[in-house]
Amino acid sequence: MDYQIGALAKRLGVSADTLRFYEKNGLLAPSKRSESGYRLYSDKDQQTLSFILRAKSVGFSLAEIKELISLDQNKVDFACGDVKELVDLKRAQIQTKISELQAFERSLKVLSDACCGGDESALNCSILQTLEDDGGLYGISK
Amino acid sequence: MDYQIGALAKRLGVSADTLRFYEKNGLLAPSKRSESGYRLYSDKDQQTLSFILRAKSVGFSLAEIKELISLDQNKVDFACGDVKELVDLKRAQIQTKISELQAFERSLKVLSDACCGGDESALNCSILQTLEDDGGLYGISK
DNA sequence: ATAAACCTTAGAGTTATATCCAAGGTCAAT
DNA sequence: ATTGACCTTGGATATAACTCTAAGGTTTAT
Repeated sequence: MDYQIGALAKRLGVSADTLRFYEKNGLLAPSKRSESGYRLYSDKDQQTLSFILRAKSVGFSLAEIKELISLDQNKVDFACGDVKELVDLKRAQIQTKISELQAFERSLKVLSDACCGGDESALNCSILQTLEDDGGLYGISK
Repeated sequence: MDYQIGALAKRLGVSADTLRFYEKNGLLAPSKRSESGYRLYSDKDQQTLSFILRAKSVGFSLAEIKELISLDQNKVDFACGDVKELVDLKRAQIQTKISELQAFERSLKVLSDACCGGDESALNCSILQTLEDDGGLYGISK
């Protein structure tokens, strides 16, 4: 039920130092301490950490993540309208990110689909040249 | 057709310093220089910059972005197979990010849909409490 | 022809996000 | 009761990604 810092770190692939850093910065405090002061993390703490790592991996800063977490933890201090407003703002940001990723992925797929995959130089991949004429990889958002 | 550093920076919402930094780090060199040495960026340079900014905003590091750009620019040096391999790897990473974002968004949508949006304390948002019981915001990936 | 608003380089400083280190306490196994 | 693997804190160090400063050159408008 409870993990020491090293165990939780290992489970989610971060370092113990990172967990101490998150605690110092208000993102994730262990729900308990042992008598001798060891940090003890619960399953819920682990879920919070997963949330932090997922959010981080898709480009949210720790400051943004902290805002969402404190919203969830300090609900008493917020009106429903405030919650809804912030949450909807984040949702819009996420939708934008998803669209950007999809455009990104489509452009890479064209490249991959067209690429023969063999030993010859990529210079002669005709589609690569087509993309070039059309602004290369980067002209997707035109 | 060509922009000075300040003009391009302004168009895409970054600083001139950032563009010099990207040049120094091999991400984006202006395609020309004026007689007096001023950087002159083309439309294609602008598209490359858009690409960089989009990739950055969805969590790719400058090192990763540089790798994709140099793939596009130094095609001569790569075999088709190499191109396909790297591109498919990036595509898989993008798919993962998209899934994470979608899970993230779904969890926020539940919260938002259920939240009355009025003045009363969010503490009494029943769905918030339900989410709590189920591991809060973070239990989505269970 | 001079002021304002650009631009140049080289290098120092800043912020976010960790990561490492030193000196020491705790715990389980021998 | 001691070894080895944990853990504690506080503070220094590291890395990515900018951001700023100093000293000066260029361009455009008045």
